[in-house]
Amino acid sequence: MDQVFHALSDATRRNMLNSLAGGERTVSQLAEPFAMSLAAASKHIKALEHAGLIRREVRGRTHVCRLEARPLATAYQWLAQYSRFWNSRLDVLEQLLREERKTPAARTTPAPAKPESSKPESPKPESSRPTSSRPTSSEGEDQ
Amino acid sequence: MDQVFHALSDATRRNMLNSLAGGERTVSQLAEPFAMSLAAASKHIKALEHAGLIRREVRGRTHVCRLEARPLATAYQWLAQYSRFWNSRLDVLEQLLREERKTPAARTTPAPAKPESSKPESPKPESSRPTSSRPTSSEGEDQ
DNA sequence: CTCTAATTCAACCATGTAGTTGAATATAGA
DNA sequence: TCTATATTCAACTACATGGTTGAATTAGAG
Repeated sequence: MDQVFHALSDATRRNMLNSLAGGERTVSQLAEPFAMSLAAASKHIKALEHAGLIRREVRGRTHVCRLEARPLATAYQWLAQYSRFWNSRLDVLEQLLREERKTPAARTTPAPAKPESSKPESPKPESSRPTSSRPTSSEGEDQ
Repeated sequence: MDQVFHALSDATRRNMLNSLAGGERTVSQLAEPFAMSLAAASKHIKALEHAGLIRREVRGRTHVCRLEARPLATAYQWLAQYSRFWNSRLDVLEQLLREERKTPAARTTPAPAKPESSKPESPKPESSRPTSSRPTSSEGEDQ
């Protein structure tokens, strides 16, 4: 897990994964978009491999890499633990409730000039589905 | 994003987030489970803060930390890009198909697969629903 | 005001990371 | 066989990380 998140913490490596999502790539193909030596790219690839995120097949003199997504699923599931903190619009409300528990009185008076007046709808916190928000561009560069 | 994944790449910090999922924690409370100096724990906390994963409120002489989940959602969504590689039982089949496309003949003969387009492209975001992800225990240790 | 608790700061050390360059290895192809 | 291509290896530099210790800062409490 450490290895996986560490591998993901570098934009070069994330871009390489993006590239691999489009199919198999050789080392030089993976390295081509980046302004660095092949040796440097090779190290990045090794980091990805070490994290179990890619698999390498040596075909003659070229090394063909392919995405190995399972560790990403593990990371994804780890993050899903926290989905209740963002995937209902209740995050703010939940916060309020947490404070409420410590301060049982008050809060009954309307319009307390507080931020948000969100409707407490469908209290289904679970499901861990990615929020309807946009798929984070993912185009070309990776912010 | 670099910061977020980097913050997540350390088990100490992941455990701290786990702790924060249970509510607000002071610096010493966060540090307590770990066999390291307070100064070291403080640095970890600063890393989490720098990644935007926690918010700190100074209450008197204690610093109270709370989880800030939005960046986790971003990371989650980034990973969701790749869900198509694991969240159908088709991952293996998909794999086979990819090879099939290059080897229109029979899969029985060891054919010389040709590499495909060399331009890195981004994956299709697709549905990005978690397979059946259960919130990975979250008990005590973090594998 | 003084003592103590909560936390950071500064300096330091060992190790890891990301990059470089140049040489080594191995294979495809003329 | 000779040569060009694909890739790694080794050595080196610069800087980040994760940890230490001891002193500094700030605020609650007597």
